Amino acid sequence: MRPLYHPALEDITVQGLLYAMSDPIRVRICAELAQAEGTMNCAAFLPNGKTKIPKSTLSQHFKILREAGLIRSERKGVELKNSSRCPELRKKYGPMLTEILQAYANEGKESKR
Amino acid sequence: MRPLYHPALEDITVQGLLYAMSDPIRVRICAELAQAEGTMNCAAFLPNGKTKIPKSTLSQHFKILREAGLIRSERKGVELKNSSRCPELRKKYGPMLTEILQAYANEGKESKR
DNA sequence: TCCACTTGTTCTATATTCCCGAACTATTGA
DNA sequence: TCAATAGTTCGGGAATATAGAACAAGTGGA
Repeated sequence: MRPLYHPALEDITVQGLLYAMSDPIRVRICAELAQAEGTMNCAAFLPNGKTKIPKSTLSQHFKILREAGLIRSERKGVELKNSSRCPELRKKYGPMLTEILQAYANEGKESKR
Repeated sequence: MRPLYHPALEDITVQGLLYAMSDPIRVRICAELAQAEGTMNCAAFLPNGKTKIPKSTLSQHFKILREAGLIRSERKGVELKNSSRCPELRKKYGPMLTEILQAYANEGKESKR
């Protein structure tokens, strides 16, 4: 198993961030982690009732989020502790990420009405 | 030639917007149009010196931007008048788009240093 | 120590999407 | 009517995404 790559703050690109966030599964992961204020393992997103996402697919999504710079993952025994890099990113990009997550959140609310 | 489809403001999704903006060519188009305050035809992006983009590719990019809701295109004789929908989008999403375009613009500046 | 179990990654095949040249449509102006 | 211009559509090869299967690595109990 190769080590987990995390880009330095200055190597993160807007393009990478937006691409990573242009997928509903990834943005959900991103939003949950940003709210969590702590860490979550990957499997936490698997048995979410409604959507059965194969774990190989999930693994890819986490990799994309990680390499885009949106999340940080540390191996802790057999599992992965994922945390949001949004606080760092806010220093570089200001309220951009917050606005995007907010927009997604509002959209979710509307569709439930 | 089928008519140009433009989503209504309420049918525009964050996912569609972010996907459309996760491509360097499209975001450049988007940024130029947003700044232009007027309209531009597609061909204006073709002979931009450095990058030679085939027009079939450009046509696809404009279509994606249009169907994501980022731009509006009207046939005017043989050409297309493209304009930014950012003002409308700001009403729906607040400063999100502005923040994203700003972030791209800053990135451009940094890379030139 | 051995082994079953859990979490996540890698491999591989299929499916989907993207890119770009070529052919095409539609409009204008000579 | 015909050539020129601006975009679109089509088709095939390249790149990407998805998901099942095999694998790797750590944990804990017998």
